[in-house]
Amino acid sequence: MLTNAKLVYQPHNHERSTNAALNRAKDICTERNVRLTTTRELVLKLLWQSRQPLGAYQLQDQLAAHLNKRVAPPTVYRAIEFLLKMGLIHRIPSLNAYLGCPFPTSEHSNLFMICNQCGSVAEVADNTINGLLRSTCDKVNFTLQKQTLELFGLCPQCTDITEAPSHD
Amino acid sequence: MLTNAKLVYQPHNHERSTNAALNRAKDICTERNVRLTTTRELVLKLLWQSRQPLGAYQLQDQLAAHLNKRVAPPTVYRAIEFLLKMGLIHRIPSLNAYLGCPFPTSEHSNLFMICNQCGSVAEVADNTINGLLRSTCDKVNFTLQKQTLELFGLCPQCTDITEAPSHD
DNA sequence: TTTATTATTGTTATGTTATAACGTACTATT
DNA sequence: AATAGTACGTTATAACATAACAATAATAAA
Repeated sequence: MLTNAKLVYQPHNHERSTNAALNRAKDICTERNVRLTTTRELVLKLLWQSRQPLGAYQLQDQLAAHLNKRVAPPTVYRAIEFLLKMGLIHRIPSLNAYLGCPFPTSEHSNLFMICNQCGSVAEVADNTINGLLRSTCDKVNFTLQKQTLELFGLCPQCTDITEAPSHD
Repeated sequence: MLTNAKLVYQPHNHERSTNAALNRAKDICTERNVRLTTTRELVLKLLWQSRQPLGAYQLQDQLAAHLNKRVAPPTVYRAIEFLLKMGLIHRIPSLNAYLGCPFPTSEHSNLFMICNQCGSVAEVADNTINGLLRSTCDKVNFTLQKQTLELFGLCPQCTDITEAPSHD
């Protein structure tokens, strides 16, 4: 099982993991001969810096603030489209929001654990789950091409807070 | 494994299954002491009659046509909200669309097989999958509350058509 | 039955997310 | 420098969803 749950759910050097992700992204783009332009890189950075997924219009605001100029929606959506295509970010359909992918070059489950309380999202890739979904599809002759699995609930911290007895 | 795949993927009496679903809905609402009003019932019926999920504004158009009067978005969304709450329909987040639930009173996986070609959607409920997801959540101390699993690919028919050799 | 209460619907306006279309500027190669 | 291809700027609008308040209908209580 591949997951960034530990990282998401525990204190860590956020700037460091952000930088690591950005460097990885640069390498990937270089290797593929595509351009990680200023806008694209900044969008990716903003997504990594955030502890929750960001919507396109949140990105627009932050982008405008950083660039000190007006930024129109298509600019944001183009960067998003590029980053999605490169597998560097994910879209969470039920949130209409985007977040950095922690393992862009690995086999994916596209399985997200979304905290209803704090909004954190951890990603999991698991071959057992993938296998089971695939065999389920086989049973009904459905040809699986891609998937998005969204799990909603409470992250460990929010679980503890919620279930903790009141002080006495 | 509980699924309506057979029904979705094979020729069948669509009107009959629609009526069955509507009758079930009536029973459920009666039992719960809630009102399946004309609008609500019509929205449910329209969703069942359609072979693909419908968006809110498609429903608005069809509703207006059936009622011979202007229908505003809130009317549609209220009916949708009610039907969702009663578990009689589902929302497919990545399509922004809604569809009738084939087994409204059963334990759910909220697992949908969405055909990229013809737009059909089959639903599956499977305890093995639910169990595996739950245990995956347990591993990282995530408290699972609800889920949406969207599988994209090709339904049996579209798989056959796509993979069929060209005529010679 | 009349009144009070609640649930439902009507209506207008607006918020939010996403894309179409077309023109301009940048980048790399010749 | 000319050219081709890629990326970006700009305006407008499409598509999805909800807020707020008024009017009406159904139900329960007096």
